[in-house]
Amino acid sequence: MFKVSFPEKTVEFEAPLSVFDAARAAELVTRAHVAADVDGTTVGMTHVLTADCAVKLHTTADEKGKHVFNHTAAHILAQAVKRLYPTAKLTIGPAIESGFYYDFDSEIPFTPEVLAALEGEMKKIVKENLLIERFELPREEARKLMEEKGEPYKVQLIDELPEGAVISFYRQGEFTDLCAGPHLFSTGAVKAVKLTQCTGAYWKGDQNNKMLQRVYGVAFASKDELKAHLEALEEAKKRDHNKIGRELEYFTTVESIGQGLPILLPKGARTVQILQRWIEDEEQKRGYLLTKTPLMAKRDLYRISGHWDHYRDGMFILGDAEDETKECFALRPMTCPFQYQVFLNKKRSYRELPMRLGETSTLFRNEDSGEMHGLIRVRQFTISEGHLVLRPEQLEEEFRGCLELAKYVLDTVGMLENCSFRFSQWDPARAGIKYEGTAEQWEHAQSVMGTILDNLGVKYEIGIDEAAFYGPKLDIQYKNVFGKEDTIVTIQIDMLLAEKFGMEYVDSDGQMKTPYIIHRTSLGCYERTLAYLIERYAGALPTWMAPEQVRILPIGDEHIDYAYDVKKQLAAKGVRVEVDDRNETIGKKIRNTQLEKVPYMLVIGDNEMNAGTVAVRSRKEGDKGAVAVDAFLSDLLLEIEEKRR
RNA sequence: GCUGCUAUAGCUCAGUCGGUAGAGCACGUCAUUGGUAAUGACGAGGUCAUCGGUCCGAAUCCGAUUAGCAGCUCCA
Repeated sequence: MFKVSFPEKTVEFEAPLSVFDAARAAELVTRAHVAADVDGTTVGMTHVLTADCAVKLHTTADEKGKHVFNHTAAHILAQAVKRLYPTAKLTIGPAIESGFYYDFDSEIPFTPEVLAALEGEMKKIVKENLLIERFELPREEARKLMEEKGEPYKVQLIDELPEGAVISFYRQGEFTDLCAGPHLFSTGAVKAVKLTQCTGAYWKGDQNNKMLQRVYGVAFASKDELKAHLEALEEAKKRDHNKIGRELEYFTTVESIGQGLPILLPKGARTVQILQRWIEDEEQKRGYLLTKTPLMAKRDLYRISGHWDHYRDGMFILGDAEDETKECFALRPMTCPFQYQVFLNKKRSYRELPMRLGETSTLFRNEDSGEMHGLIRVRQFTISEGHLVLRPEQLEEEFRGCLELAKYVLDTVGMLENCSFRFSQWDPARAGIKYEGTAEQWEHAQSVMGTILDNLGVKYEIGIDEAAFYGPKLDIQYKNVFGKEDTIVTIQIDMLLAEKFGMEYVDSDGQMKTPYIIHRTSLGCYERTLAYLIERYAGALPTWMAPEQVRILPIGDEHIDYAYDVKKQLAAKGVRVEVDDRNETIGKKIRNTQLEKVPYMLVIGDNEMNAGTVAVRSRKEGDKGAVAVDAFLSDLLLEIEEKRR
């Protein structure tokens, strides 16, 4: 006799039985249930219960159920591949947030035609509704089974399993795969599946290993869900900054200029300028000193900072890096060593600390050719850079100031809601290779940072081997409409570089001390931020940062003079305003203005209008009828001043 | 850098078996007008990404390069 407690009720059983049977006895199970947590461990519905336990059922509507569902879909894909291409070798195939993938080692490239064929075979497997059975084997037998099946990668995975690990397999029809599970009861539940793409992926994620073929797919319990998913994807594509940013003329690229070197067109340049002025002013209010430092330096500087050893591949080098008899320069990939020279300019007192240095800093990084993407990943970018030189006891206070500033600016531009925090730490295994400094220095910096983050109540994930070469980071991650994450802002603690550069201050006790340094950004890099703003607002930027805020549309020629008169009144107050005096119908002018996502249009010559008024159409609120020019202007200025979204 | 895909007018795309280039929108001119998501007529626009090869002949077939996309690896 044992008790199975579901959240809804507790049921007693005499003999062992499956989760499914237990749930059925409790009258809780439906067709949608695909998995369960038993005492916190996720299992399949066929898992046998033998003792007291707590059971929580999952459907495909929740994350864990969906995960199991997608994992089974990955197995169906693998089965289809083995049926159509028996020589392909299995590697791994997990469920991911957006669906699933499976990596194969195959001589035959998986072209779109091949994917279509695989999709067809998957549908057959679903229709066959094969039972999915779990079984376990001791290590030697497991190895033997996978060797017989001709799966060298699986053999390797078995060999790498730790001593005493349970080695489980899942079998569906003729197909058997090494897998921890859990899985669905049978293949029949995967009603709708689509293979979305095939790409390359390194075995075990290491670029020194063989490149495998990764097939991505999505799977759903119904065709309607698949349809809804594909439609949502289409909607996301309409927000893609790389498409609408070009269409709306924020930026462009030119073949002869090269990859990762976008041209900011007048609209893009204007918005960046607005953000930049705002950030520089905001930082000034918060006690930052503005600097302007060179974009390049001799290799000697990078030798001191460590960039020459740790970052040389990422730099554009001017001259022969190997020839020590000649001068060799490099464009700067980071601002740190330059801005430190401001501190080093003269002997410093503890009274001058914290010294907050800010710079709108253009950087150059020689990214690999496959990395560039729109405005998100470029080779030249301008960042709201800053370094704070501190006495050690000021670290927490100043760190908090940096975090508050970053949160304030991200909130103001409307991006904070899609942000998460990552505490990026070093990997001791790469000490001396990727990372400078001793284990003690790293442990110290990380524990200080961890304490600060906990004191500030920051909820973060830990990223191992994500640190900078000189210290741990708090990265603010932005999740875009496709679910992809990038770092938008970073705040880093550096206990190494000050010493390398011989930075010191005279403390109150008359002793020379080495300061701590915080590296930080406030709005991140302007190009990337602009990209995410375009995406976030689907190209319709809030009025305060819109490159064109008002467009005046005279209906007929006789209205043009008045239109320019109104423009003059608005422009005198700093409003970014244009007149569309083309010889076009008013309908066409309105349509163009809407397509270009200008926040306000003023139709001149409308019936309702009197002298001194304009017919206002707001992008957000639609037609507002005739409004006095003065009233419109003062409302607009208020909106811009308050940065209302 | 790696794997796969792509490149025709400013944009979205046609272009069949290899025979010297098409549409819509945008743009310009004229006419017209309070056409409130598209007033009409006319016009201009392309060394089919670049270079090379095959062929009597290449937008089309082959190769290389460049650029773009998705993913991997790397990163703000």
